[in-house]
Amino acid sequence: MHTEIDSKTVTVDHIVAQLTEAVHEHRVQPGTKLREDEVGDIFGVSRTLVRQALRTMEHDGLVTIERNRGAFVSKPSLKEAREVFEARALLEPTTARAAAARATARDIDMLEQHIRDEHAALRRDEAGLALKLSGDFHLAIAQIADQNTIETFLRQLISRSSLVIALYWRRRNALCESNAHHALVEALRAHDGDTAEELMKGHLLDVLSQLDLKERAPGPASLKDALAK
Amino acid sequence: MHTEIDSKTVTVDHIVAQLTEAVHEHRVQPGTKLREDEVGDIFGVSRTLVRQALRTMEHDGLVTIERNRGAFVSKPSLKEAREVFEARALLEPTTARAAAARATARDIDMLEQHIRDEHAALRRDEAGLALKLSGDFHLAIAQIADQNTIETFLRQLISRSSLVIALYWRRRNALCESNAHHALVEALRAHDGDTAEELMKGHLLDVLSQLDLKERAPGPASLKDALAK
DNA sequence: TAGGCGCATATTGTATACGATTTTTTTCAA
DNA sequence: TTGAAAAAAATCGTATACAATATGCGCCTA
Repeated sequence: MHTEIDSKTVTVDHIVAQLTEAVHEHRVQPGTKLREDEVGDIFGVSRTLVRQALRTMEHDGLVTIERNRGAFVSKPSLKEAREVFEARALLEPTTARAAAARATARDIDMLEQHIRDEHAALRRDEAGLALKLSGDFHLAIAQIADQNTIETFLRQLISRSSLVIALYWRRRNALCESNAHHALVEALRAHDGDTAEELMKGHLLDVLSQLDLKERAPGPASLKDALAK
Repeated sequence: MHTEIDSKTVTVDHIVAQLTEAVHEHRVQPGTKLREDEVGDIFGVSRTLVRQALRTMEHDGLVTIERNRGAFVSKPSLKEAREVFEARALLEPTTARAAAARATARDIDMLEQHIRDEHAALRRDEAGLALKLSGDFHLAIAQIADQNTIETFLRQLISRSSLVIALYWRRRNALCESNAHHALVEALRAHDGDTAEELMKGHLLDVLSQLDLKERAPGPASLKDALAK
C-alpha cells in the first residue's frame, strides 16, 4: 500500500484503485479490517473520502460494511463463489466472440504484452501480481469488444474472483496460466469468434476446476447443530 | 417523492429506494438535476447522507455526477441503451431457465399477483407504475432462480432500462405488456426450462423492437455542422 | 478464580463549517 | 442595446466536530 501523499493526486478513485490493487494482489487478505482513520492516515486524507472509497468497494463486492462495526475485505461464501463463476461463464464467452470480430493489430499487441508481463511476474514468483495481470487480461477483452456495460460487471466479477481464489485455491503454488490466454489471443488474431468463445468457456471451467468449492465445515452457521451433537 | 420525516426510518437506503422508485415510475425524467440541499430538505437529513445516496445511484447507472456541477438523472446514450439490452439478453434467458427448475407453487402465486397488479395499474392509466412493476417481475425471476449476483446486475440493468424507455420509447401510450409475462409464468409452472428461456429471449427482443435506437440527430453536438449548412 | 457489570476507550454515523468552483446577476463601456 | 468583465450567489468538495454505538478492561461479587 503506497504512502504517497501527493496532495492533489489523492482522490477517492485513487484510494479505491490502490486498495483494490492490494486486494487483487493478495497483499491484504479477505477478512482484513479497514479502519477509516488508518486508511485516511495512509493516504493523508480525512475519513470523508475514505468512507466514499470503502462504499464504492462495497458496491464492487470487495468490501463488506457492517453497521457501526466497520469495513472488512469481503469473504465470499461458497455460494457467492459459485455465482461469480456462473456469471462469468454467462458473460465472457460471448464477449470473447465479439472481441474476435473487432480486434485490431494494436489490440493483439497489447494482449501479447499483457501475457509477457504475466509470465515475467510468475518467473519472479510474484503470484499476486500475476493474478492481477490475469484479471486485467480478461478485462482487456471486454474493452476490445467495446462493451462498456458488460465490462463494468466483469470488473466486479474479476475483483470477487480474486477473493475467491484467495479463499478457495487448492494448490498454493501452481498458479499455472498454462497457455490458455495465448490460445485465446491467437483466436482473436484470426477473428475466429467460434473458437474464441469456446476457448473462453473452457478456460473459465478450467479455473473453476482448480477451486475447492465443495461443501465443507459450514462454519459458525451450524453452531447450533454442532451443540445439538 | 415522499416527505416523510419519520426520524429513524430515514436512512441512505431509504433515500435511494424513494428516488429510484420515482425514476422507475418516470415521475422524474432523465436529465433532472438532483441538488443535494433540495433532496436533503425533502428527506430531512443533511447533505452527508444525500451524497451517499446519490453516489450509490451513480453506481447503479441511474445518476450521473459531474464534478463541481452536481448529480443528474442519467440520460443513457444510444450505445448505452443498446448495451443494456444486449446484457439483459445475455443474462435473463439462462436465468429464466434456472428459475423454471426451482419455481415453487408459492413463487408462481407471487408472480401471478405481480401480473395482476401490473394490469390493474395499466387499466388505471398509471403507465409509470406499470413499468416499475414490470421491472419487478423480471427481478422476481432472478430471485426465484436464487442467483444473487446476477440479480444485482439485473437490478442495475432494469433501472437503466427505465431510463432508456423514458428516452427512446416509440409510442407514448401503447405500453402493451401483451401476455408475454403470463406465458412465462406458465412455462415456469410447468418447470419447462427450454420454453422459459426461449420466451424470455423473445420477450426481450420484443421490448427492444419497440424502442427507437436508430442513429438520429446527435443533438447539440452537431450545432457546428448545422451552421455549416 | 470465574463470571458479570459498568466505566473508559475506540470506532463509526451524521451534521455542520469552511473553502473551492460554478452559475447567475449586475455593472459599465462601446 | 449588446457584450464582456466583475461581483454576488448558489452549489459542491473536504475536513472537522460531535453523537451514537461497539469494544475492551478492570473491578466487584459469589
